[in-house]
Amino acid sequence: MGRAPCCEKESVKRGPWTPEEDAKLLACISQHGTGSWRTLPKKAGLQRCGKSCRLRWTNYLRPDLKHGRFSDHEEQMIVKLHAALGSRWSLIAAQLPGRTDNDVKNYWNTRLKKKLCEMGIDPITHKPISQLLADLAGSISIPKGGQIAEAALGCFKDDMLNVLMRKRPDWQLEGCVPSSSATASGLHLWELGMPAQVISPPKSTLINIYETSRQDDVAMSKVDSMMMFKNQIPSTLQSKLPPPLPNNMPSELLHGTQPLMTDNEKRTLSISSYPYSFTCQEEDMNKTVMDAILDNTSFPSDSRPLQISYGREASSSKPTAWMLESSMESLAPYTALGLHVGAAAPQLPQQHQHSLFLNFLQQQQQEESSPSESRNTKMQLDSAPDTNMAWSPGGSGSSCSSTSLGMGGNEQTTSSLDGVLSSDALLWDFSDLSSIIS
DNA sequence: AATGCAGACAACCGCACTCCT
DNA sequence: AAGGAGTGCGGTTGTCTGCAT
Repeated sequence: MGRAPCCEKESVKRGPWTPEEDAKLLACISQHGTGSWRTLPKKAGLQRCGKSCRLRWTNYLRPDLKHGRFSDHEEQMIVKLHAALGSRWSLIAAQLPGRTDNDVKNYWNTRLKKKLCEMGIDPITHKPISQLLADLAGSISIPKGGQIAEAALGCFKDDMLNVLMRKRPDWQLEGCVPSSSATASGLHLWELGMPAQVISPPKSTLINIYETSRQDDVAMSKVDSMMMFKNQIPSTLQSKLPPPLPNNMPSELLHGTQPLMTDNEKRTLSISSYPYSFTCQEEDMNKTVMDAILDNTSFPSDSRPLQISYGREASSSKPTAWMLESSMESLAPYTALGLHVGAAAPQLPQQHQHSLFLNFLQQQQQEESSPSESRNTKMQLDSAPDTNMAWSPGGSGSSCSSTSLGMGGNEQTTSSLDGVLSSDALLWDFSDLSSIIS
């Protein structure tokens, strides 16, 4: 059995409170306190629901409440706290003595939101609208990107979604080189020997991306977009992708802790059975380790141990290689597909990327079929046996390339995405997804 | 003076979580 | 353990008021 209902809805009064009702409520609370809202209306002689009494008390009658207009200081506090907390009105109000969450919410909705818009600041992201416009236009590599950004920043959500949902034509791969018209059609997934699929995420996903970009920041939306993109890779193809990095990585590489190293000290890490190879030259020590890795990424024709030379920058407190595991683990599916992710890093020639992945798949196919079979690059991946096509780290035939990984920063941040990606650390740039196949 | 409109804010609604029986 | 009320919270609606036409 549950509790008895707090009131009978049909018999309670609703709407604005009269001074008489306020007086009754105040008298009752001063006599009995606020312990039981359920029984309070009866005690006070009010035809009100207990919930209504509670709201009236907490939002209006409490003696410690301020009722005047918000001061400039309070206004600034609300803006700053909203930027940090979002619409967590109760948390914001807790920092403003005498103000309730309802007060803050109303003041935000009626005054501050409008004021920020007039100042050219997006009230949701708290970023300059011009910056959002540029970010959005540059980061979404789909047709009419400018229109999308314009629509988004003009708060024309439906317009944006309509543009996003515009149907894009499918296209056929010709030796893994898409036609230029296909390139212009947006995000594509490389699949060898079968019609490439144009990524067309569900509307709910697009709404999520849109909301994320509006409410959190543009970078996070890129991360979400990339995760969405990952989910579009067919399971048959995912099974052929490289495994995560092994667990025996140094903690400073895995977790971003400051390495216990002296300035400019250099260490080398070797991990067997992983088909990537990285080397870092001595002269690169003035760079971050990740930059150095990117500059010196090599693409072995056969499987080699993973070699990472890493160090700490002199006179720098930044962690230097903290993002390595997450970035490699997360990017492997895309890089194995020949996708370039990121903007800052040097690019491997496209033909090299494609041929390496092609070679890998060819060799995998060879292993499972008879040696005499043709090395046809056309593979029907959906019909290929998954188990035999799985990536085999360190296998004699493994040959795959990691493409350039663009890293936008080195500061360690926390991420809500299971720590996989950091909005500050990874700058996904979808424009490169289309440029790679152009 | 009557009407329409917009701004401000109080109040309500509905959901999620907690607590009680 | 389960069901239902209590509570907290964010979003939305309703009402009042002042101003313009």
